[in-house]
Amino acid sequence: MRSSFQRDTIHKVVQSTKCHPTADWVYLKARKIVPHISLGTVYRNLKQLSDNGLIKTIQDGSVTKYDGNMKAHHHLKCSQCGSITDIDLHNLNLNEKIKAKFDFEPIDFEVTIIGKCNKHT
Amino acid sequence: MRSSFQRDTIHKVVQSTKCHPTADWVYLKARKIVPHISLGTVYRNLKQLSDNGLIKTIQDGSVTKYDGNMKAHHHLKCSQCGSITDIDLHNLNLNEKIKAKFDFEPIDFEVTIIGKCNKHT
DNA sequence: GTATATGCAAACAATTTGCACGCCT
DNA sequence: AGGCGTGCAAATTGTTTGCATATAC
Repeated sequence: MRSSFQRDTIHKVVQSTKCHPTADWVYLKARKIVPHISLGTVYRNLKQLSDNGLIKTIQDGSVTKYDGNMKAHHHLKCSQCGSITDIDLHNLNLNEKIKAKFDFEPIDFEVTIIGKCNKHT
Repeated sequence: MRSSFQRDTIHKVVQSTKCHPTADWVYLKARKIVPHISLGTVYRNLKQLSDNGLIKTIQDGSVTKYDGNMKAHHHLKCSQCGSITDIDLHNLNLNEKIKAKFDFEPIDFEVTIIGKCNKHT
């Protein structure tokens, strides 16, 4: 993968936040640095970056969000405020348990737990 | 929620399969029973049924799939053949663990584990 | 120099919605 | 009678793609 100013910008934008941005949010931010950047370029680069393992994608309903945190982790999504928070499920040993119980080799998890965060009793 | 022939048909179609159908698949099946049914009606009713807790939805990439199995369960998605299989994670006690570790009250899980099923070594 | 990246606009796919009419209660 | 459900087509949303030009290596 060749480098370009646009691609580097997009990568930095995604890595600069913990907020799991949408393509559109990245587009708006990137435009402040590369004013003529196009939405198509943003989508193309987000896909490229995620195909090359530099960022992650998370599916939130019908929209794709992006995540610059490359440590294995999962998400808590609050049903009240929609906030998405990173969590680490590593020590629950899910991988080994799934493999043992279901004869299925896990490669990747997309675990989203919907519930109420502590702001909502 | 009032009843109608279309709605009952859609409900039965979803319940009659283990294959996690898309709206379009349901549409094609339903049309064999209600030939003039429209895709809009299928979408409207799938949403109604899921809002009323009669069916579940699962997000598979950008498409929504439906599931008539109302027992709490999760999914294994094979990265090779795309098949989605039901699994029961109940005895892993995830709920209690999440609550204890993250001060977050789980309401619902959307757990999809991507990996290789036993057909692909 | 050649392959890859870009901007733009048009195309797409999945889903939703407005409207006039029909059916349940 | 009044509200909810339906069929149809048009609209919306998120995302992808074709093409001519520009840039990286």
